[in-house]
Amino acid sequence: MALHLYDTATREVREFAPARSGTASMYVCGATVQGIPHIGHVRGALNYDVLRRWLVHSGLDVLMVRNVTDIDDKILTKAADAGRPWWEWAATHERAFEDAYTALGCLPPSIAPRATGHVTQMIELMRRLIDSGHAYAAEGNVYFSVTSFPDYGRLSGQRLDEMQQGETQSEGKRDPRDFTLWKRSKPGEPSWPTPWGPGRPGWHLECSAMATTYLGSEFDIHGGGVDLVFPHHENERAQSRAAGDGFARFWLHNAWVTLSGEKMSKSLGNVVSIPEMLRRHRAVELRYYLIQPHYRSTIEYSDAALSEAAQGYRRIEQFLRRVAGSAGEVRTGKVPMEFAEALDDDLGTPQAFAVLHNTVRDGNAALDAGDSAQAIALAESVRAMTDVLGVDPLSARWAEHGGAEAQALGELVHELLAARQRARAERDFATADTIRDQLTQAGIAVEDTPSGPMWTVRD
RNA sequence: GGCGGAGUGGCCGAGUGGUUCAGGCAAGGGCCUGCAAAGCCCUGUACACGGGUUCGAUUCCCGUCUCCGCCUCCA
Repeated sequence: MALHLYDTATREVREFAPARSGTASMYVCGATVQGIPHIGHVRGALNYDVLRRWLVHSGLDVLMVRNVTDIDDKILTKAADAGRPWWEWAATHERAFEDAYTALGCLPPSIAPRATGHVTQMIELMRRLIDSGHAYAAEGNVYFSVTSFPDYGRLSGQRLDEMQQGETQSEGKRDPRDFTLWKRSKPGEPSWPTPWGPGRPGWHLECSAMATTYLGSEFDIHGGGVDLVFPHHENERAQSRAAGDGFARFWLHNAWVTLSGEKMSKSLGNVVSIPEMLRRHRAVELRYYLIQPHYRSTIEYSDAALSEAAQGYRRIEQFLRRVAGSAGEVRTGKVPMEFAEALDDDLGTPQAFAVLHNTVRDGNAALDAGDSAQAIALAESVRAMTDVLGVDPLSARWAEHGGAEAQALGELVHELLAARQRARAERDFATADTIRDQLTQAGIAVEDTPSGPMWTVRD
């Protein structure tokens, strides 16, 4: 089965056929860098990272753009409140997002363009829209005329005549539902010169400009959170198609992470920030937790659920360590057909994880039965799957090869375990158990295996 | 008011017109172990509610209830 994806525009799962064979182009709406990233922000990034890895695995050359919105009302007001330059505020939080993405194992995008660096392209797009009668300048603002584009509302299923208000700002608007392409700057605000006066980008324009700059007038996938369907993506689609670009062929939208049943958002204050999460949990376990449910299903966040997911991850990790420790080197093999079919079916990560766990179970059974060849084969398959999901425990990214401290710890534990083995050999189990208890007390779990004791640091 | 999503066994979380079914976590029994741990095997009550279609519905249709999201900045 070829890859199929759910397209919001058509509301159905369709076969994914890239515009240019052999390549896949995707544009993901990144962050408005006004604050610290929370768990909801990275969920989307993680979903698209898995998709991207799967596309690469499927043999496609993937171009991925993830933008940075570095100019917007909130950035200006928050920076002003903090008494800092707006550009410093944006840069600081852009780094916070970058750090979060990196910590969670997201592959870097092909490019992470900033809105402020693409004003030239925005002006060009506005000119095309004005020339074709889809946009108009008024009092230093530039608006898109929604009634000029009959298809407006198609993506989100909104009907123009059913729409309630539009944006609040409306100086010179011909129709309250028209949206802002370009905002006239107020005194003291940052601005860029345009033929219609100095101002700054409206929110939607940048994505159209940057997506087509890097990916061409038509590209394969446009992703973002469900809240972007309207108005953001609706408006992007309208302005780009009105300007004559084919724009996105597939619109993907990931669901929320909720807390106590409610959307996580800064205005509600129910935010679980990533830096905070990473202090309390291993990044790979957080990643595992966030990519396991289907990307279009809401995740109701809870510490308990995260801990359970972590247990599941450790089971996989433990299996690979067991094999690597007793049967020999584990390379990255091939993914099972059922795994591929699961991901091909609209990125069915839940089913993919089921295949992964079944393989782990079979691998453990093979190990118990002393069938090393089979155990290694299954472990290599497990590595292939975890690699696609970005959670390979043996990868350089996640393998825990500590520095000097870890090395010192290793030596100490090694000594204690050797002493314990000597005691066991003499059937002095009291001493052996005392040593094990001491280690357990210190947070180190000891497990005896046919090939000797194994130890892990538990939290 | 318009558009959309959801309600599954102790918990998380898939899926399907029927018979064997996700998967994980937790629980109980067993095997293994010096004892453990890990692992493996076995076990359990599910599909919000009320109708309808059907030989048969958790799955299709209608209705009801509850929850959530979007329509204003938001992943």
